[in-house]
Amino acid sequence: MAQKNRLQFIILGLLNIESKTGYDLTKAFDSDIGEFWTANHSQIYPLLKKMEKDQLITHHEEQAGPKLVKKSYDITTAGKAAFQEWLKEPSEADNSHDEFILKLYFIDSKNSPLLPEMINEQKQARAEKLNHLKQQLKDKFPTEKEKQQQNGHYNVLKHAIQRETDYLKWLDEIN
Amino acid sequence: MAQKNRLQFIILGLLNIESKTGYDLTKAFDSDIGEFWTANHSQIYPLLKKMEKDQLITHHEEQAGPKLVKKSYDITTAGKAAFQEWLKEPSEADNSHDEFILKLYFIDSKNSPLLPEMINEQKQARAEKLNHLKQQLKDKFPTEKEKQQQNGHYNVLKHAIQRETDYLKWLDEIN
DNA sequence: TATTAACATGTAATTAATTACATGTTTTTG
DNA sequence: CAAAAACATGTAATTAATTACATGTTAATA
Repeated sequence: MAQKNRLQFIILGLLNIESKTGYDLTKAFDSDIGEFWTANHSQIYPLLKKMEKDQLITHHEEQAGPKLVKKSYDITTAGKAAFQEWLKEPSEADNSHDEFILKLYFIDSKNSPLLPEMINEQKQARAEKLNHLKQQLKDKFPTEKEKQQQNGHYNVLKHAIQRETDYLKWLDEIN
Repeated sequence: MAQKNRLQFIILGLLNIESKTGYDLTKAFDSDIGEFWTANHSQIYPLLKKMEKDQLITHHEEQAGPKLVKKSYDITTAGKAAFQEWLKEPSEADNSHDEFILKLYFIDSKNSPLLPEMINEQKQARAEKLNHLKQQLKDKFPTEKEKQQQNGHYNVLKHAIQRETDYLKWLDEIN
């Protein structure tokens, strides 16, 4: 997909919180942000170079061990401005590329022998996802304090939980 | 995105219904399928060539005017098998790339001056989408007959409507 | 009948994203 | 202390997708 380089803004958003290495950024997509966006380190490292060339970020080096030197990236004033600009722009809702929905579209008959198995598999996958999200909510937002401090993250998690819950409800209906 | 070539299976699914030209396929993404998947003609024509080379489809030419010759594509036995195979495989749920959610994640404070405008804009966009979907449902499924004949399409539309409805509900909650 | 819109089919250039290749350091654990 | 896991940083090859370029036909309409 040749998209609107949203990854760049995610990186700016993360660096806006605090200075991070390419590895730190990569890790972020394994946890928090990974819940709703994906990125590989092989995409992140080259993009960091490009963003630095574009003067949205800079980097400084840190001696992290006897031999290891870490590159830590910092957002620039221009980067902060670009990030704020992006926040203000209208958002596009990329139609979610849901493979199950796609398949379902092509199954015209209510009596297709494929349907029960497909629906069950999907129910299980979605239920697992829902459990995982609920666990995340427990782990990351144990008290009101966290909800206040990271209200965006909280809203996003709540949204994901609602989405999965509603998806499961719909799966029950078409059964 | 270097994905799992789902477009190929959409094309197979559409050709499995009936023979179509590249233009017909392109049009399908402006209406029905466009509700949940996108593709440009510049992606479709080269893919048709590749799929023909892979013997998933063939084509025949039709004299459509004094000068115009249309290329109509047909699914092969191998194509039908590949399509059925795909239907049976487990489905992956690509985390929907929703830009609004992404932005929200980075807004930590409930009192951010950006929030009200962002939420309103999103509410309006989603409400419009919902209206459009409801109209589609009316237009394409006026009676029980259509629901029986195209149950897959019906389910997918119902799902989209539920999704937008729930999304709007959630937007009200975070307001 | 001239113009415009829709039909119809491609290619080229660029950007985005995945998978695989490649290498080295540091910390943990058995 | 040896091995494994996690940390850390890149590049290369390939695939997917968008935007722009390019050309011609047919039907509708003014």
